[in-house]
Amino acid sequence: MPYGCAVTKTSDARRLRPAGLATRTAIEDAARALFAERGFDGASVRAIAAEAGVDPALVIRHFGSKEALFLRTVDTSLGIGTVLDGPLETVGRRLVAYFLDPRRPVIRQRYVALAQAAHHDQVREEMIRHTAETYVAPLAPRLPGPHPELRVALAVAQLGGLLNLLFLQRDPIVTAAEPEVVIATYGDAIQRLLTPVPTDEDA
Amino acid sequence: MPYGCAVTKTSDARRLRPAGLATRTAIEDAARALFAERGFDGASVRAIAAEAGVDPALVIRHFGSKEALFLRTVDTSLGIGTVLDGPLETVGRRLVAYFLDPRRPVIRQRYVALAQAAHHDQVREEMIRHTAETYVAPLAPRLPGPHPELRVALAVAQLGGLLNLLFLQRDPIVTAAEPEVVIATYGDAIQRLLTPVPTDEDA
DNA sequence: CCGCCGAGTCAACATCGTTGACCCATGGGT
DNA sequence: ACCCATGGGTCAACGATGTTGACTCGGCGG
Repeated sequence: MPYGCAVTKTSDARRLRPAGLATRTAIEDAARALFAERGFDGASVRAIAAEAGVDPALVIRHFGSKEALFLRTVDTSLGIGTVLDGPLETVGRRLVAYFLDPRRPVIRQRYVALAQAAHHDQVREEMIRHTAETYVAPLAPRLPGPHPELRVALAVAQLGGLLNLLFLQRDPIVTAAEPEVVIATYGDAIQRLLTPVPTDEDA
Repeated sequence: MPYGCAVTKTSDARRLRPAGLATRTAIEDAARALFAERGFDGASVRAIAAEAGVDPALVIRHFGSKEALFLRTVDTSLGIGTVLDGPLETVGRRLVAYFLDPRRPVIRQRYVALAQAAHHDQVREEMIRHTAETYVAPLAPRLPGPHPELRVALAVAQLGGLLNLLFLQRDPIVTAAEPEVVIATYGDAIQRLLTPVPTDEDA
């Protein structure tokens, strides 16, 4: 059988849903799995196609490019979800604790994949958009003091720095440290960016 | 002239120095220029070789790999130099001010190239080594309080987060902000990680 | 019954980092 | 004087990458 729609001819999924959706989701599932497992660069289009049992060209045909497939597949939010909803005074520690939680190994995978893909323009723009939507928009209006948007952006930068050192660089000092100390120290540093404590200098 | 050592046969540089050193430095110069201009991924071995007027295979033959060439070529220190030498109480602001200085566009280029190359193992290890040597070693012994090494590592993480948002992500909020505000806000946040000010909680 | 269209496949392209075979000039040993 | 080992250098090729164009089916509306 050199051509044509191979084996899944009588598949029920093909009959019920609009044609091609089954393979589309198969590609998406394979992409999600391989991007998480091997990162953006490590997961080749050909490997994703093979995992989905599909021709590599079809992947591009459906999604336009590897970058677009990545954007449609990987959740850039890192599942922050409801962490920001609690009291403003402890959000710094809560954020660090969330990312340090060993029960969430997926976060590490997603961040590595995201960082590898970050120098593609569309991914970069999506990250900026995501930062604005997920962090700045809900947090900035609640902040006291001047330059609230800037301070949220800087807090996000600081958070990203920790993830960078922890997940990409895998710095031995931070990795070996007790999580509670990191949460307290770094969380408070972020916290002071959001709700600064008055010092003598401010008088 | 299909083979042999082409045109530079009578070049004095070839005669004076050990053979091959002239082309070696030519490759290094081309690599420095192209890595800075186009980043690690953007600068291909072939382009570097062409810029140096040399066969691509020779580049690998001399340096082993593109990664090794990068490590021997690009200064990973970002020229921190004497910034850490001044008084400990203002080192946070000084660090931020150093990286924000528009008179140092090279820093941006080097950081982008470094970040792109960071997921190669040797480069990653070099960055860890460099952090330990340039930041932790000179700074940690001067810090008061507990966990000095960890706190320096976290300060480096925080600094990296700013560079990330600024140079890679090119976040519009931070980019548009007045440098003095960023220096003061973020610099003080780093400062509090290094020389924390006592709060009520610590009583 | 015809033609169209979307799903799918195949082969190919350009580019990448890297490798092996080869060449040539030089220099030291005999 | 010869020889050959050595090392700088070139060339062609390998395998892998993302992506594209030509092609072929099956099913559907006219």
